[in-house]
Amino acid sequence: MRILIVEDEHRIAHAVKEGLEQETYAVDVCYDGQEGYLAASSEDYDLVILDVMMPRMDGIEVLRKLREEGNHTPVLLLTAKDQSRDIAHGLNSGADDYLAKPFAFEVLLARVRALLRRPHDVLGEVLVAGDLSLDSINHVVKRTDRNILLSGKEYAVLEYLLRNRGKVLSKHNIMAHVWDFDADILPNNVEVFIAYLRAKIDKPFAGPRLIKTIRGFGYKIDA
Amino acid sequence: MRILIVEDEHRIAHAVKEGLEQETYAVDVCYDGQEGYLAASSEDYDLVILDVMMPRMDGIEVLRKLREEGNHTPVLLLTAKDQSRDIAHGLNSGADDYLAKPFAFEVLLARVRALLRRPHDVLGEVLVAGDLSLDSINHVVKRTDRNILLSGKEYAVLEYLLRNRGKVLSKHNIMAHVWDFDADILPNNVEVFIAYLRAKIDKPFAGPRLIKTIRGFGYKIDA
DNA sequence: ACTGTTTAAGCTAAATCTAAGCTTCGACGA
DNA sequence: TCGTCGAAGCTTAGATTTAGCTTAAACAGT
Repeated sequence: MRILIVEDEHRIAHAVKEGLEQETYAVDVCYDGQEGYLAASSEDYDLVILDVMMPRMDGIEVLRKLREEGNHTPVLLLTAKDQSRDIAHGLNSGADDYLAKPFAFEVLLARVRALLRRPHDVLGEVLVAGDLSLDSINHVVKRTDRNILLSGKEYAVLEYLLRNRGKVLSKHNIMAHVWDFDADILPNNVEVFIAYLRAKIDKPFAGPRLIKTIRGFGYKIDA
Repeated sequence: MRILIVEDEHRIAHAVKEGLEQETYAVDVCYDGQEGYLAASSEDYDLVILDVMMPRMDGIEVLRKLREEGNHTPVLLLTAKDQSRDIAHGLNSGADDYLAKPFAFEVLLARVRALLRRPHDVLGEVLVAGDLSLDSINHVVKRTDRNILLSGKEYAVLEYLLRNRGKVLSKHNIMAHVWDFDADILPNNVEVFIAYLRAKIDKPFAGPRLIKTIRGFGYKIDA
């Protein structure tokens, strides 16, 4: 899951980036509205966190331009406390949720999770495919009730596959959503992680192989 | 845009109705699940806002029945705070989004807008000819509900035929559209792939042959 | 130095392409 | 109305190319 933060206060931007990366999200940061707008409209993010008060182009403006051009990426607005006018304005312009500053990281994280949860997802917080489950809050992966330890990237790839259960995802698509902007990655790297994942969640178990290869298109996970 | 609210707490139902009418939506209200189910299945709403806890028939039950009868109207669930089991249940039963009570009207409005704005083609662009279907998002090809595995080129040729359903396509036309510019291909190669496709989508099935040869002109697919 | 990530190379198996022989279609003359 | 013949299309087997898998080694961050 790839997230863009647009926030001019470096201290906040960094703290949030670090925290979200801890959670295995791929995070890019822009420090003003102009930059942020360009990044959001040219890359395919799963979520944009957007400050309202910013130099050059304010958050509402960025949001409005994105929505105008048909971009429906979920947007979480960060507003100054008690600026209820901003909030109303923002929600009217197509924001999906908002958060007043200052905020606790835990609260931000909860909102982020809620927004990344797509309607197609099975359970609120636990993604399931067959007898495999991934608890996206506690970062616990199990198959047939046996715990499985995954590294950060392994986890991120698996989560992305599960959030798009049933869909075929190309290597480039996976690269775009699991790695951040300045990662310069070969498609072969995705193959390697798929192999790691298979060694942990498929090979040791009796049931059907969950990660399927669709030659020429990519990979897919389903029950 | 026409919205149905199903909510047994009159106070909330009214407040939401007023608010949405302010926004120029047409709003109907039902005060229990039974009533709500009947209204939703007999009228053609653009969105249904559905409380989970209700007398006579709970929201999840209503939702499940609607989906069972093929009704895909977007549904926004209202759940009591922290009832994550309801949420999971609801999303499993086909809800498109949910909102925990209590909520700010602005937030509800944002969700409503998001659901009404949702592009409908997310449902997947599915090309159909007779009992054959090709889902171009999930790369799934089926005939009479049986899955069919195609290689990349086979898939590409079939997709091209289906996108031009009813038209006669010459071998040269197919070569030009399915193979890339510098591929140096003989018309015979198209014949070969047509044969592969027929072996997979026509021969094993009882129905009519879908891929027709128009001698001297090319090929055509139709129902 | 250890763990996790990335690159690189060799290997395997599947997809693609070619080419040759075979079948079918339909025009045309007997 | 046939039978014949050439052209168009079909089929098949093998040759070739390419995608994906595996493994190990290089590299990076802690």
